[in-house]
Amino acid sequence: MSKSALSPLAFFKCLSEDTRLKTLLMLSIKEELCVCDLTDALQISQPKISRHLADLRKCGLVQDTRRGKWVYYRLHPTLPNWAKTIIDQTASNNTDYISESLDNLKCSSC
Amino acid sequence: MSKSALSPLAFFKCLSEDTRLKTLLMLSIKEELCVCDLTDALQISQPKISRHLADLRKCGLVQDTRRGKWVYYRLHPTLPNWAKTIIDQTASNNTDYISESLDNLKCSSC
DNA sequence: GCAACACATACGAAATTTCATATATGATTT
DNA sequence: AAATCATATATGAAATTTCGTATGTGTTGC
Repeated sequence: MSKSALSPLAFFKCLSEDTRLKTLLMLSIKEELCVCDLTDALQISQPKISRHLADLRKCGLVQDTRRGKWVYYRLHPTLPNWAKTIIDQTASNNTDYISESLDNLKCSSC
Repeated sequence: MSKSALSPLAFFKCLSEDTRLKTLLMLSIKEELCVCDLTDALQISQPKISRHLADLRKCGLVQDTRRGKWVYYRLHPTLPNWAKTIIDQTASNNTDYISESLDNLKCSSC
């Protein structure tokens, strides 16, 4: 059974919205973040980040893991290389775009 | 006077629509295409491609040059390296996505 | 069990994007 | 200069996306 391949169009649609893009770029740097980390970092409501995380999950860009009450997200380990590379390159070449969000992170685990 | 830098969000919004994405990927391979090449390749109306080309121009992703009756488009020579790299990598890793459009190209100049 | 916490989803309204159609502009040919 | 060709833009309607608010689900601790 083959998983449906990630289309470049679907991929870029995920990157075309501020919350989703910042989330992916932060995950490229931080490995793993829970939902409450993201509400802090991005200063947005919990339903808002949850809906965008659902979009990213449906496209296969992120993986979620529940540990106790918390759900942790990371870039999906089976992301195609070209997609992973794009996220990493964008993060390292646009540090200004996410620096404020990273500053807002107060989690000790990351 | 500094040109306004290309924000990653504006960049990915340009890549998040089928016509614009295919246009950019083809330009990564073909160097230069005129508007009528693109209507042939993508099988779409002239106003439709023109509107999307206007979007790409406004974001600074493409450069237009008039030669006689025709207007030729290419990736903008001053595109940031990270952006140029992303377009190239996407094109070379998703040949299926644009192969049909490339087949439709009947211009001898490209 | 029940209250509290972390997160997900449903719903309708508002904002944004896209498109078809009509029209305008700029260059060439006769 | 009038007709034609290639391309651009305007306009309003339709489709899609986003968001706030309310509510549902799963987990922990008492």
